[in-house]
Amino acid sequence: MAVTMRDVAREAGVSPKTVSNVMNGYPYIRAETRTKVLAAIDALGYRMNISARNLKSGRTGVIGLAVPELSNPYFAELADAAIAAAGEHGLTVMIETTGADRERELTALARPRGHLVDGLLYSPLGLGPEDVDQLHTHTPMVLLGERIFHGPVDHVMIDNVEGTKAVVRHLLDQGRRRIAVIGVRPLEGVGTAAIRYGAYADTLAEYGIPVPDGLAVSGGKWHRSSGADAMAELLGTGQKFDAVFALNDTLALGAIRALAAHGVRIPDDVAVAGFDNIDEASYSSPALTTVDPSRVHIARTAVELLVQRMAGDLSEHHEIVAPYELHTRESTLGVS
Amino acid sequence: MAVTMRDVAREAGVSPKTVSNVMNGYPYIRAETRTKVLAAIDALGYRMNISARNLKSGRTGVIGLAVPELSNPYFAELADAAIAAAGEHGLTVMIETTGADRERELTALARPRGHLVDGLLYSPLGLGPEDVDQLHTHTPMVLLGERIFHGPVDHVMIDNVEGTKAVVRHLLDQGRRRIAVIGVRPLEGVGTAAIRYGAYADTLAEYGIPVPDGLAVSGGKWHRSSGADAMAELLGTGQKFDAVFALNDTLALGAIRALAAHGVRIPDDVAVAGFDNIDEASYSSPALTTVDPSRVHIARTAVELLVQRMAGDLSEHHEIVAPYELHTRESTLGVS
DNA sequence: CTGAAAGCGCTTACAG
DNA sequence: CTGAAAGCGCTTACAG
Repeated sequence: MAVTMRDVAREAGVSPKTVSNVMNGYPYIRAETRTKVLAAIDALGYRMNISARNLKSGRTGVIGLAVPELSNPYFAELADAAIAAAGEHGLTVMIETTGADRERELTALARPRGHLVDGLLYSPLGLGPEDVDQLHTHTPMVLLGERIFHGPVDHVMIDNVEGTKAVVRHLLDQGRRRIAVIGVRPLEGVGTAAIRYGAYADTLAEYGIPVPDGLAVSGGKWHRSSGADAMAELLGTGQKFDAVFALNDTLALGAIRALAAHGVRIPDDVAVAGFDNIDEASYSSPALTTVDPSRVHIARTAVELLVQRMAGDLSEHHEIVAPYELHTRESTLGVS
Repeated sequence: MAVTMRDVAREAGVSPKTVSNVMNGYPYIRAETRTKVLAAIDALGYRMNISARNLKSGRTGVIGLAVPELSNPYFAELADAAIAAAGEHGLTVMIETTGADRERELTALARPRGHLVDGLLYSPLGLGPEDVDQLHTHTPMVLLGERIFHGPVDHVMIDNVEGTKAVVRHLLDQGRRRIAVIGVRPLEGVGTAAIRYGAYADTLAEYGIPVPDGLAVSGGKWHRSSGADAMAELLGTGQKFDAVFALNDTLALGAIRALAAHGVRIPDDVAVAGFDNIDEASYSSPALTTVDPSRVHIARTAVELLVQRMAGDLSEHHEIVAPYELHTRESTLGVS
């Protein structure tokens, strides 16, 4: 069978405890002893059994990351950032996708991998305020995304409100007045869609502009295809509009596609802006004006918070809002 | 502390073994006993400790997926497909990113998560033929991607050669004759880049066309940015070309961006084609002609192969080539 | 169909 | 700085 710590101990002429000390970087070991143990580990090709360690210590060195889907570039890029940040703390990330489905999100919460993860980075999309009680998990957790819950949980939040206001103001400052919105979810009182839409409406109010009728279109799962469909639907209504604020980048990219297919010039006829600043936004034609919620910052902060929470170093719960950055590009400015 | 099987057994008035039987779906249990146990599990909020089970049984129900990076949509979409396929077998996927770095790829191989995964879906990019011996892992493994190794390993391969030939023939059939290639890796004798480039050259030969000089440009990490840079470099040389075959879609998308920035019309002046058929390829402007290596098929097949291999049901090693599909779109056809 | 015993490979106190 | 003992929570044979 597999080589065990006992085998290594025998080979090195020490006790298993000493091997364990070496493996775990316990500092007070004679250099000579360490060398002997390391040589034995190498000679035998020993690899520690993480399950055994976990069973005894209660820790695995693995944290979970629950996101809707990786096909959404925002979450894929967030996952890469989380993996990098976790690596700096010697942690491995186990990704779970929930499909933005409430049931699957609750499952991810209820059964954090059968004690297989020490903590959870949790990015729900389908949960509502009625689920707030479920958030009282035994496993340490940091919530990513929106402030839809006000329970005792650590949060790292996107600055949806200010980010949205910045991009809508930009549109208004470019002289746009009839700004359509795609991706709304009229049935959801909370959540990303509602927050961004609310901030959009507030910004119009700031400028003394009423929210235009018939220019808010829902957009399914916020994929490129839903963005294209939503835009086709909007164009089909014959409504006039001179700008589109898409609630995320993939929607915006789909919308750009549909606008181009209808011969609408961007930004001359219609300006388009999104939210997320996925890599693709810099390379589309036209390049997309969007809000960068700084996913790297979010990932780092969330991992650090989780590490502290797991260590029990945190007394109260933290709510951190990540800084946003507006990137203005051709889709609202024209090719310079 | 946490609720254990023993607690459940006591609550239900049975032995731990019986609880274990229920948890693992052992069929021969009296319905009444099962009900009692289930009720106790529910009442106590019991969740099995996977580490303990793993320690005893040697299995975790987790398989690893090692890919270069999730920021590359091809791998993100592949990961989603692998997660879905694994779920159908009751398996969880643990993703590891290696950054296409040989060292990190070897690490992923050498230490499959400290016995934490039962098997590995392995998609290396930095490894060369000199590393073939490392592939003799103890952990069951299925190789994804290229046939750069001929060792005794299970493979699920992209049909690089036929896929490439199909797209290059398409370009030639459109009357293109000076077809540039971006993303080559002149220093690598094997690997995806070499295989696709070789197939490109072979296809030209089929048509009796010599490989044009100075039209092969390397493309770093195959990101959008490297595609844009490579294209800018090519345009800077003043070389004439009427088509570009980018070795993957993100390169192609970056190249399209650079071409547009230089006022080159696509496909009128230059046709562009890629490889991967990421979702984005359908929504770019122009939409991108590309080869679909059928990642869903690859993921399903690989997971099935791995499941059989883990079960010990496989005697010899399998090499499976996934079917490809050519999607012709505006970037080579013009807007219809 | 269900139970009692042993042990998977580590780490945790506790000594020394 | 290092060792001997106990035990984490399961499952694996083995009975019955």
